[in-house]
Amino acid sequence: MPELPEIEAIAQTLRPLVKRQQIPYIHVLHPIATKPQSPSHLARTAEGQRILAVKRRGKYLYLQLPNAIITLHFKLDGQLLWFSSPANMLAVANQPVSGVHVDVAFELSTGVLAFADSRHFGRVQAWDSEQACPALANLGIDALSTEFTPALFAKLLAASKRPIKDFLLDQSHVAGVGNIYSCESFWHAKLNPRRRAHSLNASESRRLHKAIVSVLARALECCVHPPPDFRDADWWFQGLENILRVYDREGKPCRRCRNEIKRIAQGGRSTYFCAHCQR
DNA sequence: CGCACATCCTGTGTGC
DNA sequence: TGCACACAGGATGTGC
Repeated sequence: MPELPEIEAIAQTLRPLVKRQQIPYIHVLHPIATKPQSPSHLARTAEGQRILAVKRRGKYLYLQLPNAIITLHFKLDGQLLWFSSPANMLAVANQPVSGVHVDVAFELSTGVLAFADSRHFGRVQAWDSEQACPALANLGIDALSTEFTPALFAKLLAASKRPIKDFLLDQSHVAGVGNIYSCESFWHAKLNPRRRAHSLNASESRRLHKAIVSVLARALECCVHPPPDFRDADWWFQGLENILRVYDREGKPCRRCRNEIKRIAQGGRSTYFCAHCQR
């Protein structure tokens, strides 16, 4: 489910929990989570290695090891959980009643870090380096990085003829913005999501850049207050619905002009917008 | 190359 | 209450 702010909050919370720790053993309870890699490739690469850093780029979270990285992608439903011991993890993992679908678990000296995903869309994979991971290599500029400037954004927009919604969801231009926060950004910038990227003038592209940055920053604030509690199997970010202005409001009045919010399909995803004040 | 579409899975909410 | 159906915050591969 998460987009950039949620992943960033997870990274910040995870950092002190795992940094400098060794990984004695990795459990792959659902081999689908490493596909198309084999579970043994993940285990061979990471077991016995030390976690030097927890990093994030776009919606990817990854663990930096001395000579490799472990990427975690949460897709729609992935989440991290923390267990006090392997026995504790195995006792609740994948029991019909508990409903906790642990796909992969990293044993550490202070506890067990688990990647859980009921739908099994998420992936935990091992690579020799960032460059060796195709998904990371193809990622565009991170939306929260200082290099994501209005000037660079204008240049990227000018090079694309696609609707701005499709453009923003394509992670090879700007990385980290997903369906929800793209809709929110267009609403704040008063731009119709069907507009072609190269049709935005200088002031419109500045408006959209500012909207993206502020929407993500606001969501991140919300995601770290309070921060995630990986020990609670049912944890998830609270209060995010309250900051949304247009997402999932089909048929309801626009919070700016009271006209009805529309839902249309773009690139196979739902787009919510106000056709009256977003032009 | 750009683009539309199907696909990977399971859970939840809605309407009948 | 039971059931069918739509839909889900993502990325990738396919065919045109």
